[in-house]
Amino acid sequence: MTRTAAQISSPDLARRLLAWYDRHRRRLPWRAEPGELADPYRVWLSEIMLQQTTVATVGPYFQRFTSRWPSVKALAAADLDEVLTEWAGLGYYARARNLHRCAGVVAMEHGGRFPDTETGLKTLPGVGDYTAAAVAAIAFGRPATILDGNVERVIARLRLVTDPLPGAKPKLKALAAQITPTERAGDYAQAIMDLGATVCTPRKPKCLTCPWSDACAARVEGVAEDLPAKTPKKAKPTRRGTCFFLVDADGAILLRRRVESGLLGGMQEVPSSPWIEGAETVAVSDHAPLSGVTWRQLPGMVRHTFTHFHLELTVLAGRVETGPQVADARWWPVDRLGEAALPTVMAKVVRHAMGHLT
DNA sequence: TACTCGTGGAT
DNA sequence: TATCCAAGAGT
Repeated sequence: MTRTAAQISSPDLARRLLAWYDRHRRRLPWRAEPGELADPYRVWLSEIMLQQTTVATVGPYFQRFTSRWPSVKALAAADLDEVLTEWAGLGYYARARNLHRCAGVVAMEHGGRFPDTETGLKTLPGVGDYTAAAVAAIAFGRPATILDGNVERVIARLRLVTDPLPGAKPKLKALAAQITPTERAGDYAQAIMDLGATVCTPRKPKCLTCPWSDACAARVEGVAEDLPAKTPKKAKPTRRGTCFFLVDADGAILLRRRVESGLLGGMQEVPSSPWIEGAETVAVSDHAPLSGVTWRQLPGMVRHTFTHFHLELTVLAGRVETGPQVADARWWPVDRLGEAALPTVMAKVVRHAMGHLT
């Protein structure tokens, strides 16, 4: 005899999940009270920050952003460099650049109000399929179908979708749409993500407490933990480069603004050579920000891993009397580095260098 | 479609 | 230590 998952209607699945959510709902800074709609600005801001980023990491950033810029108009009036400074450490810096652009569009072209439909939201910079659906549902009550990593996992298991991601996305979205209710759309969207985050987890799913357990085809087959399938990832190559840590007589450090596109775009860096795969050493004279400086190689190196490559940075240190003008660069007092848009890899370089200079 | 684009925590 | 993963978007 073959065991099969129980046939449960879509409305019943949605009802069960909402009942589960009412009992287990987490209180998060950007969430409204049950059944109510949240402030679109806060929903949008949180969704951008939460892209590929954990709730725990986002928390303090969200608090600082909303405290400093309480509305989309306030954010639109800020300088990009201020936004990048507040975003420093959160990663994926194109999100911050698009966030600022998007605030400008909403303020200037929409009178400070976010579009209230999925298609309208999707026209905004940095707002893709997922975020448009999430804001439409959570801020405006639209019955949009969200498809994030959590939903992909929940639906792949519930419906036993064994096709690998990302190719399986259209099928998963269609299956998810069959269950999406028209009522309490925002609560449902957050409920299904919470289910994936706390019950239908990547490893060791807690099927015994899952409101969809009896309907889950993967659980019946004993393969829940193996889904969703994913296409294998490429191995990360290693790139190497050299950073030039320059200090003047007042203890100020030379930082340079990176070009406003690509990796760490618009962020500050300790002046560095290009990062090259397979490179061993870099000729100092080719990339030093200033000539006539005696460079001393610091012991050890700074290691950092990005999404698609490992990085090994050699750090050279030098001193000058009074900080001279250097193109595209600024002298930063050490006690004011908090005002610099320093990505984590460069914060590591500064820490490494300071540790060897004292 | 496949690649680029950060970071920190869990395993 | 190595790998995976987290409320993805842009090109």
